[in-house]
Amino acid sequence: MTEPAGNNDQAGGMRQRILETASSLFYEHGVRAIGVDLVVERAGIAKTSLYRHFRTKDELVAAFLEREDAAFWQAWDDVAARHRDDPEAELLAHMGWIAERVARPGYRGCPQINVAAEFPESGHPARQVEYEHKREMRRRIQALGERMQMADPAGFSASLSVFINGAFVSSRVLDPGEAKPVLADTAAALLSAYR
Amino acid sequence: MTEPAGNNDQAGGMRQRILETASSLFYEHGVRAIGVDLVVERAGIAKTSLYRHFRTKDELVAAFLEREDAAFWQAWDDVAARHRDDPEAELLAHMGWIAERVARPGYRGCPQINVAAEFPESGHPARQVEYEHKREMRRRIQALGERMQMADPAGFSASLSVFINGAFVSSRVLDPGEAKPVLADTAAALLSAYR
DNA sequence: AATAAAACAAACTGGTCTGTATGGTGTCAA
DNA sequence: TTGACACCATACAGACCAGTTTGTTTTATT
Repeated sequence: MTEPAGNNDQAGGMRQRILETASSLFYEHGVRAIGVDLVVERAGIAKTSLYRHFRTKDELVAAFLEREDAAFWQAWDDVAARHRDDPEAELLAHMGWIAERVARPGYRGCPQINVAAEFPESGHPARQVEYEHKREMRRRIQALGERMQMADPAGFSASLSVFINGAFVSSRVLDPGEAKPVLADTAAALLSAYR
Repeated sequence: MTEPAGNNDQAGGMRQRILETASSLFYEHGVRAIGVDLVVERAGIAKTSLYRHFRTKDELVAAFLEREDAAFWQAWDDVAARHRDDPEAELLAHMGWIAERVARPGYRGCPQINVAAEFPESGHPARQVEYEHKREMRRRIQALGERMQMADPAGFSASLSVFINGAFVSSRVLDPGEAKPVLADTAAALLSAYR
C-alpha cells in the first residue's frame, strides 16, 4: 500500500506542530488578535507550509476547536473510566475536575465559547464545531441522568450543562477556592431536585 | 454659571448618537470586527468628532459596556419595583425576563462576557466594567438571599449567578421554548436547596 | 542517481486598521 | 466683530491583515 503523500510521518508532525502553536496563541490571546504571520514565526515554519495544511485561517480556527474538543472529551472519558458503575459518583467527579480546571492560573475560559463570541456569524466553520461540542455536553449529561433513572433527564441535563457553561465564563468572578464548592453544591442541589 | 464647553446640549446628543451606533454594531458583530470608520459612517458623523468624544477605540468599547450595564440594571430595577415585598417572587420574576431576553431572535449573548472573550488582557479599560458588572450581579442576588433569610446567601448567590452567566452563553444550544422552564426550574431547585 | 513532494525564504497584492493632520463651515458668546 | 469651539470632509501615516507568487533547497522514494 503506497502512501498517497510523500512523507506521512513528518507531514502529520508538521500539521500538528502548526496546530499546537496556533492553539496556544489563539487560546491565550484570542483568535482575532493573532495573525497568521505570528503563528508562522512562532512555529518556526514557512507561510506556504501553513497554507498547505490549512486552506484558510478560518479552517485553522476550526481545527483549533476540534483539537480542544477532543482533548476535553479525553479528560472526561478518563474520569468516566474510573466510575464505570456509579453514574452519580461519575457526575460529581466531573464537577471536580472541571472546578479544578477553571480555577487554574492560566485559565481563560472555554475555547468554544470564546470563539463563538469572536465570530457571531453562524456560518463560520468553527461555529459548527462549537455547536456540536455543546450538544455533546448535553447528550452526555442526559445519559448520566438516564442511568440514574431520573424522571426528567433532559431537564436535568439542560440545567446542569447551562450551569457548567456558566462556570467556564465565571472563573474570573469566582474567588480561587470558591469554584470547587460551588460546582459540587450546585450539582448536589440539581441532583436532589431532579431525582 | 458659565458652561465649560461651548454647546452642551448638542455635544451630549452627539456623544450619545455615536455611542448608540457603536453599541449596536459592536453587539451584533463583535468589537474587533467593527472598525471606527464604519461607526463613523453609520453614525453619519466625522471621524474627528468621534475622537473628540472618545480618546481611543478602547474607551469607546468601555463606554459601550457601561451603557449596557446601565440598561441591564434598569431592566432589573423595573422588575424589582414590582415585587418590593416578596424577594422570592422578585427572584423568579428576574429569571422570567432573563429567560425571555436570551430567547429573543437577535440575542447574541451577554455583551460583558463577549467583550471579555475578545480582550483577554485584564488591563483593558472595558474589562474593569465587565468585572464590576459581574460583581454587582453577585451582590444583588446575595441581597435577595439575605432578605429570604437563607443560611448561606453567598453560596446561593455564587451558584445562581454562575448559572445565569451560563444562560447568557447557552442560548444557542437551548431550544426556543426551553429557556423559560430551565431557568425557572433551576432557580426553584437552588431556592429549595439553599433555603 | 533521478524524480517528486514538501519544506524553505522573501517579496508582494490589495486591503484594513487606529489615530492624526489639514482646512473649511456654521454657531454662539463676549 | 472677533474669537472659540464643534463640526464637517478628506487625506494621510504607519502598521497590520490574509493569502499568493516565485524560486530555491531539503527530503524521501523509486
